[in-house]
Amino acid sequence: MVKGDGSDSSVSWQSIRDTMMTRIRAQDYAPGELIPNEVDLAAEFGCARATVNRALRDLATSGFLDRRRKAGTRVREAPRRKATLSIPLTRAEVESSGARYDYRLLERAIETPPPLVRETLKLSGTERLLHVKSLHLADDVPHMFEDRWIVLETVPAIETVDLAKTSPNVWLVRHLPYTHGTMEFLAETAGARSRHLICADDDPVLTMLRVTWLDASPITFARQSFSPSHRMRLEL
Amino acid sequence: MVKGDGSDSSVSWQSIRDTMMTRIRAQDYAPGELIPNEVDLAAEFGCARATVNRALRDLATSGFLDRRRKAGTRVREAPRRKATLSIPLTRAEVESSGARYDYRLLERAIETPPPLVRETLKLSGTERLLHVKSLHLADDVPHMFEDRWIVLETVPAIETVDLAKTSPNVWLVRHLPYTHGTMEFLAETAGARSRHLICADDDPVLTMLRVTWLDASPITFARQSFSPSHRMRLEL
DNA sequence: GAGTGGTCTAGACCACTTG
DNA sequence: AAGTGGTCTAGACCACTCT
Repeated sequence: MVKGDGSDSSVSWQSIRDTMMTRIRAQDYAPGELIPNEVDLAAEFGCARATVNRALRDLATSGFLDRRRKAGTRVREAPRRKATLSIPLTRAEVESSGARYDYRLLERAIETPPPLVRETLKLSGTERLLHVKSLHLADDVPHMFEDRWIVLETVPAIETVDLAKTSPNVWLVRHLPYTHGTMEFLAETAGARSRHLICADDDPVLTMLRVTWLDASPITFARQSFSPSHRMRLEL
Repeated sequence: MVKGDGSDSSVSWQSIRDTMMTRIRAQDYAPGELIPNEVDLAAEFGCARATVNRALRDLATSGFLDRRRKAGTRVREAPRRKATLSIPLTRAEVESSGARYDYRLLERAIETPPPLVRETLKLSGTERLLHVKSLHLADDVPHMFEDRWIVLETVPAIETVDLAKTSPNVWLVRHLPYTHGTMEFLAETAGARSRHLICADDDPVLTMLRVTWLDASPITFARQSFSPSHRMRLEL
């Protein structure tokens, strides 16, 4: 059958996805049980198998279905839900809340890495690293303090960048996409950072550790500590 | 051309994706610039347009490309990277670290919600909520303290569940998938929770707030506080 | 061995957007 | 008006894995 042949018969993969999602929620298909195969569903919906495939693939990616060749498609008993954190570019994060963003370079030096950084980035210890401390503000109020190490062997070009104008993160995002990395959240006391964040030494602050790699080469280690009241929000 | 016709000519969408990714990284296609359209790329790779489409759609989903009808496909200047946090089922999280998981129900009561919960869940204040406090342990060491409110109007069935055996979260995941929700991370001082987490009152703890909904109906509000040394890890 | 999902093709129409 | 991506179809072969 051809679209536009007058029968107005085409079915969208989204509508199939939605229908199947409704059935899963209503437990028309019991958790853990097989659902009909693609050929049968295509017959039911009156569409091509590829269209059903697209819909079910989407639900599998979303974590509601488990698909295996020959074994068929099952409803996951405990949906593997994922939260996606669109990685905050600090400027966008601040401005989206309606505040004016400001960035200040506090320190810039080329040093050999301390043990924590050396081990995390799997360095020998003799490498030259660019060490940058900076403060990010929202409406002139301290928002986040960043302490970052950048491996010059991996990113030589950043040595000549004027980091008073461009924050290291912005420069890196634009010039050196990473291949993979990790992010960790933890709670710490502000300690020495209290001076920049304008809070008490023993205030709890949310800290985000980020490490990124370009294949096997370490790029950067960043410790970003947010002002005490800050919350990191994710949509589910 | 047909697969298996002896010419061994089929090209996978993954290989096209990888090739295009390499070109993006190498800046063969400059950031912000148009890349060739699907028809031209299909000709170059010697495959059907649908195959190119699948590859480029994947890169767009991953945040490296921006696609618009008529306007064409552009390389994103600042890749919109996403971190995915596979939502931790506490038991799996603990056991994946090799520790033995344990769960203890501390308190269970049916109450009217305090202001914070009422406002967050958009309740009138007269609803009956199930209020549950529990402790999750790893090798008998406190790992996470949870204070949770569950809206009985939305989830009446949970009133008769033996929550000493099944944690509220496990029950909810299995019986009532949510449609959407939010998650927030913040740093707090342990305060009264120190008794359960076995730490000092002023130790900083990482707290995760979770609110979930079934369409317009509020399901639950949970405040989970992790033991002081804990880090929440995400892969990039 | 056989059933199921994964993918590719060639062609077509459609939807959106820019010029 | 026209170019580009988005999607659907019908058919085919393949890869995986369960029995």
